[in-house]
Amino acid sequence: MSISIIINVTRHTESESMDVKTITACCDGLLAAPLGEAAAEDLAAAFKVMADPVRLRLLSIIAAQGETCACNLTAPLGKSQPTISHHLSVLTDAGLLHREKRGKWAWYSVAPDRFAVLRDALAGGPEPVRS
Amino acid sequence: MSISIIINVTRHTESESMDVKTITACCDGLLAAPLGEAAAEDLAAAFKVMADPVRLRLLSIIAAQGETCACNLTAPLGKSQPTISHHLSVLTDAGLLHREKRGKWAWYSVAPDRFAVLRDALAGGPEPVRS
DNA sequence: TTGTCATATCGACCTGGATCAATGTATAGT
DNA sequence: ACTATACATTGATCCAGGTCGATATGACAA
Repeated sequence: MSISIIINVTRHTESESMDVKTITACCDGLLAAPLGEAAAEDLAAAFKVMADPVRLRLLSIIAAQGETCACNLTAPLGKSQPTISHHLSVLTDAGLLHREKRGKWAWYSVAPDRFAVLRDALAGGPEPVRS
Repeated sequence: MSISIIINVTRHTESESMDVKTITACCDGLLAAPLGEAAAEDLAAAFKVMADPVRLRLLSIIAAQGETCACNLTAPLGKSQPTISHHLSVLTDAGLLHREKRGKWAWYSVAPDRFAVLRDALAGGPEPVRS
């Protein structure tokens, strides 16, 4: 449990308006140093992706089942097909899911390394247990 | 960097409508097992607290400075006093900040252990690097 | 008490985004 | 060609919540 990963810490460079809103590292931990305005908005956008129960359930279901067809995701959440499709797009754009289209089906799988960026942001800063 | 903490994993019990929306653990990691509807909403609410650039900057500033007077937080963020007060209340209600009123001033400090709950949610699940 | 300062709360406005019906775009089968 | 299926996109509605001015509360000073 609680294994650290930390890959692809892309420290968002000059990339103007990065087209897709992929989640990237923005800082050395939320609690380590004051965030600038831009860094704060990047991080907030990343958390915003996680701040929806439907998206969290989609992630958890796909993670548990491995590569999953979108056709198996509409029913269990009790939402319409466009709504599920929308959330899957948000997660894919953020880099948290990988989409592969095969025939008329779309297969989704989780891209676990992206979560490290968020975990990193929550880490660092003053250690609470100073022995 | 990246120190794990994991205290107070209060696995939300039967507590009916827990009055304050304190962030509590809801599950063994987002990616470990499918989330139920209630667990997903709890986790989403927790992430929602983090999904605002002003709140992130408040957290990072207070973490960097240690205990901080609210009077020093209005100016640097360029927001009105009611707005800052609102965000400080959201963070305090979530258990991420601790408020102590001394005289007419309010002193805020971060409660780092609460972040472990969010870090936990991001952890677990299928390890991406299966050596 | 009266006044001032620090902060919280109220009320209202307004934007972002979740949602769905309808439609569009592929792909596969006949 | 036509039809059906799977998924994405469009457009519209609606609500949560960020924001601020105004006001309330509470603490200290004169």
